[in-house]
This record gives sequence, C-alpha cells and structure tokens, in this order.
Amino acid sequence: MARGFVTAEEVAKRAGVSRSAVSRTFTPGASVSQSVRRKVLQAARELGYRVNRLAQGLNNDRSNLIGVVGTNLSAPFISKQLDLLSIGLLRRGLQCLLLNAADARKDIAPLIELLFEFRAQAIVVLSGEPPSSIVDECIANGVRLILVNQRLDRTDTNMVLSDDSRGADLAALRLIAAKCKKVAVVSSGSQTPAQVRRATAFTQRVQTAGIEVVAWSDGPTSYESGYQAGCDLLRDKRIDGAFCVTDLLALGFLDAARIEMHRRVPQDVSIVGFDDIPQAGWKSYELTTIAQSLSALTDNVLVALGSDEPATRLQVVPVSMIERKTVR
Amino acid sequence: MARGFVTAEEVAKRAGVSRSAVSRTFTPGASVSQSVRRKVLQAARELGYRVNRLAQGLNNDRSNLIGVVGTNLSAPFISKQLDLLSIGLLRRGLQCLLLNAADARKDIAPLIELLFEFRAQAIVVLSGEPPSSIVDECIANGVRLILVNQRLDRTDTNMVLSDDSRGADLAALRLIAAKCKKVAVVSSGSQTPAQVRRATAFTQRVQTAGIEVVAWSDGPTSYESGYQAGCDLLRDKRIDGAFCVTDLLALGFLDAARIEMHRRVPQDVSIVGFDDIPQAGWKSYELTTIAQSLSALTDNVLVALGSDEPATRLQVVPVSMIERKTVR
DNA sequence: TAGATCATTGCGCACGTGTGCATTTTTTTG
DNA sequence: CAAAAAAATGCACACGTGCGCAATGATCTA
Repeated sequence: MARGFVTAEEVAKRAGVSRSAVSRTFTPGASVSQSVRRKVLQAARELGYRVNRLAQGLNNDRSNLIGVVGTNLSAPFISKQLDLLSIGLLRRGLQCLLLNAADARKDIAPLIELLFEFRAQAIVVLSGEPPSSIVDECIANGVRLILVNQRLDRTDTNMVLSDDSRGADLAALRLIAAKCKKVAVVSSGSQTPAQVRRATAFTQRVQTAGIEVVAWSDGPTSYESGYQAGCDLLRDKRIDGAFCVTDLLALGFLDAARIEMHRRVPQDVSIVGFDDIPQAGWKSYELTTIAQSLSALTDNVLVALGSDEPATRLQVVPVSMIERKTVR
Repeated sequence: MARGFVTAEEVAKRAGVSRSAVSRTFTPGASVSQSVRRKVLQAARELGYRVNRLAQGLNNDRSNLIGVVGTNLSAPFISKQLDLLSIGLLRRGLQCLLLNAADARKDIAPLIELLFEFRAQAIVVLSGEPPSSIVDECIANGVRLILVNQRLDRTDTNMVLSDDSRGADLAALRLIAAKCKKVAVVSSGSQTPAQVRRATAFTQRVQTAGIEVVAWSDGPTSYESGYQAGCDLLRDKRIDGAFCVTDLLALGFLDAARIEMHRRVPQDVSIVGFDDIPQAGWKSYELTTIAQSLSALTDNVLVALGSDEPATRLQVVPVSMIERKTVR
C-alpha cells in the first residue's frame, strides 16, 4: 500500500488465506469455495489489488502482447487501419504494442528485435519493408508474423494484401473507356512494393491498349508530392488521364490540375486514385478511386492472429472501383 | 532452441560460465572481463538470445511500458499526435501500449484498469473523458498520469493543453474585424471539454462585441457533421461568419457553403477552424484556422513523462492564427 | 616478495504469479 | 453411520532476470 502495486501475498494475508487461494480466485475455472472467494474479493477491493500480467506472462509464456509496427502512422489510410486493428485486438483480449518506424528501411529490423525482447506473441507489420531474414527469426522463436500489403517471396509467413494488380487493371480499363490518349502513372519516391505492383500492372495494361504512358515518381507519399507531379506533368497538354497509386497523391494531383494548371476535371483530365481514404469522398474532390476493403483487411489479420494453425498463408482481399466524378 | 525463446541459463551453459556472467554482459556498467564477455556474446549470437524484458521489469519494477489511450484514432489531428508521440517514446527507450477506446465515455476507465495490470509506468490520455476517480488510483499506485487537451479540476495530475480560450478569442477577433453581423459556432454532439471551452469563449467574446450568435452542435466530430451544420445553418441568409471548433467540422461546413448552399467564401461567409490539420492547407480549402502546436504539445508530454518530479502540473501551450483564404 | 588494493566470478535471494501434488475438509452414496 | 467420492486448500516449485554478498584471482605498491 505504501508505494507501488499491491501483491497477491498482501491480499492473502489480509483475507487470512493462502496466496494460492488468491491466485485461484482470479483464475477462471479454478477450485475455490464461495466463502474464501468472497473474503479474497473483499480484501482485494479494499487494497486495490490487480493481477500483474507481466508476472503472469512469465510462467504462462503468454504475454498477450501483439507487436504492431509501421511507418507513416498519420497518413489517412494507415491511421484508419491502425484504428480498426487496435479495436479488434482489444476485443480479443490482446494488447497492442505500437512501434513507429521513422525510417521505413533501416528501422524495421531493430524494432522487431525489440518486440522479441518483450516476448510479443505475434507481430503485425502495417507498412515499411522488413528484410526477409526476420521471417526466419520469427519462426525460430515461435512468433507469428503477419505482413499487411507487403509481399515477400516465401510461403512460410502470413500475408494479407489487397489485390493491387486487379485494382490497377480496373483503373486502366476505366481510363481506356474514357478514351484517354496519353496517361500518367504517379507514385512516390519511396517505391514500396505495393506501389510498384500497382504502377507496373497499370502500365502494362494500358500499354497493350496502345496508349502512351509516362511515369512520375518522387518525394514522400503525400499530398504535396501529388501536387508537384501535377505541376510537372501537366505542362504536357497531351496528358488527359492519370492513375495515382495512392489517394493522397491523387488529391494533390487533382488540386494541381484544377487550380495551378487550369484544367477541368474530368473534361480535360481524368484521374483515378487508390485506397479510398475519407478525403476522397469530400465534396471538393469526389475522387474516383479503387477501394481497399479496410475491414476485410483487418479481419483477415485478426483471423491470422487467432487461428492456431493458419489455413491460408496468403490472403488476397478483393478491391472495387468507386465511381465518383473525376473520370469522364 | 527447441521451441520458444532462449534463456540466459542456456547461454551460460554453452559459454561455460555462470548465469550471472550472462546477465552482467548485457547490463551496461556491470563488471565482466573481456574474455568472458566475448564468450557470452558469441554463445548468445549462436543461440539467438534476447533478454526477456518482462522478467527484467519484474524485479526492477520498471516495465518501460507507457499506456496511451484515446478515441477516434484515425481523426487527422489525433493520428498525427499519436504519430509524434510514438516516435518520441521510442527515442527515449519507452514502449507504447496503445488502447483504443471505442466509446469515449464508458471505455476509458476499464482500459486504464487494464494498464494497471500491465504495470504501465505512466498513462497518457489523448482523447476521451476519464473520470476524476482514476487520478486517485494512479496516485495510489505510483503511476504518472498525463492528460492531453483535457481539463480536470484538480492540481495533482499532469495536464498539457492548448490555449483554447485564447484561440477562440483570436477567431472571434478575426471575424469581428471582418465585420460579420451574425455568426455561427459549430461543434459536435460529443461535447468534449475542449470543444466546450472553445465554443463558450468564442460566444462570450463575440456577444460582448454586440454580434448575434447562433450555436449548432450535433453528431460525431467529423467532416459530415460540419457539412450538415452548413446545410442547416446557411438557410439563414444573414449568417456571414462561422467558427468551427475543429478543422474537420470547418472543412465540411466550407464545402456545404460553397457547393450545396452556393455561397462565396470568404466574400459571403467567413470561416475559421481550429487545429490546423494537414487538409486545412490543401489548395481546395486554404482554411484560415487556429493552429495548435503539435510538436509543443508532444514535447510537453514527453517532458512530463521524463522528469522525476513534475515542475508544472498544468502546461498551457500557445496557439496561433494561420491566415489563409476563408476570412474576408 | 609480502601485503594491500581492486577487478572478476559464482551463489543465492527476490520479483509476482500459475499449478501439480499431497493433504484435509466436505459432500454423496449405499 | 461408515465408506467412498469430490471439493477445497496449502506447500513448493517454476518462469527469467538483476543484484547484494562473499570468495577468488589479478595487479599494484613498497
């Protein structure tokens, strides 16, 4: 009571029972008589006792901690993902140990190392690019690893990802239907695997349709980069369509087109994004985009966490096109 | 090696030393000879050993865990806050245990209870409304509590908050300078303490200037609520100014004004927001708003976490007006 | 070289909990 | 009411680590 937390020992003493009795009182399904249970609960309440989960995890070897690591946590799409995931974890009685990797490439590995030290039961990587070697380490230590929207070329870890190439296809088909003559593919300079998949799938599809394509990629994955892309690319008056591999990029591009470069959207230029972040639906934008199902993505992660033997290592979540007003 | 993690015991055996030697090798400043240290490190690397921080925390009583609890984690302002905070924590060697309170009022208390069970060293409340009683519990258990943008009427806990009334004043003065005749105050239905402070301070200042005020508040703190507010309020043609207590609300209001209610901004209606979220600076909006200094807010939280005896219980962070294009 | 100082090492306890095992108490059965 | 079955209870060990304490070995001083 003096300082720090109350221990089961103290509760036992006050209730006049053994420490085991206290432990059993708080262990569902253990064998305790009604009278003892009452006395223990009474004493526990008076002293403000709470089980020490760390000590609990020490001999259980169930820490109940799930490591979540990611970059760019305030980007709309990722923050929404984190929001849903953290709620889902809590519902299942799991705790979320959040590690923010400031630098996508260099920081991930040491952070996962750190999660090992905390004996995380499983690790979810939301963004950033983990080296393939950590998969082996996870397996060696019996830690389940779940990669979201990432694709490593191995079959011994869980991956949940949106159908990027299908999404890029949808975007391409839509721009083809809009009779675009020359289109741009805009991505960031970070070149994450997902962005690359989208860009290449789109390029391929559009090229086989005989449409001219120009690629742009620079800067972080942000509104500002998209804006810059718009300013750069639309000097070319022949460009009449654009696929931005991320909604943030698309919204920046859209603003550049309308405000800086005086284009009408969709009459002069058609634009398609990817993700369907909330801002894409705002009235000033009404962006036509490829929607990832955030709930499906999250549900799959939670399932992969829950099941003892993962049924499917690779979960591809379907995407869909949201028709709004930025394509002719 | 068979399953689970490697223990210091196993490393000791392989290196041919005592377990203490292993412990000391990984304890900075402990006394170990070069030769032993080398042998231990070698064995540790071969076996893939990592210290068990949970066990470490058990006798240190330093868990190194910081509980972070909040609502509405995907809202731009809060997600940015979380982003900065999680980076700052990591820099200081602290871990972030994230708890997402789905329901602002009911969930906070049990979540903090949970954090006690994990022996969190400190608890940061980013949003939501913790009952005053938990302050006592934190003190009783020696857990530091830090409330962000919240104000409890007590002096025995740490609070870091933006200068809401000053911000509201700035907004009011600006709208007065724009010669508004009738202004609206828009807030959400959740009526968080911060929102209430802003709304009342604004109302008071504007009323003493003899300007007519109408209040609106409903729904969650979202773009959509702001949009709804705009549609409702602007039926009244006499309203020529609005203060939205949150940028999200302001952006919705702005879109409603321009697109749905055919008002010119700022010629017909002047709008001021609060927070300065990234979207406020986007070219389609260029919202004039009151900026909270996110970095100052976060820094103060980190300082409050770090210092042993908190110098100031109540930290008020200054705000500033960002002049953009939505006020005449 | 003998004595003194200092670095290194191992033993054992402590942290707070869950649980197997043997023992005691209660309940059920015939 | 006696015997058997069942429930309740306490003891002691295990989980993995840090650290105080005493003992050992190495280095330095005169």
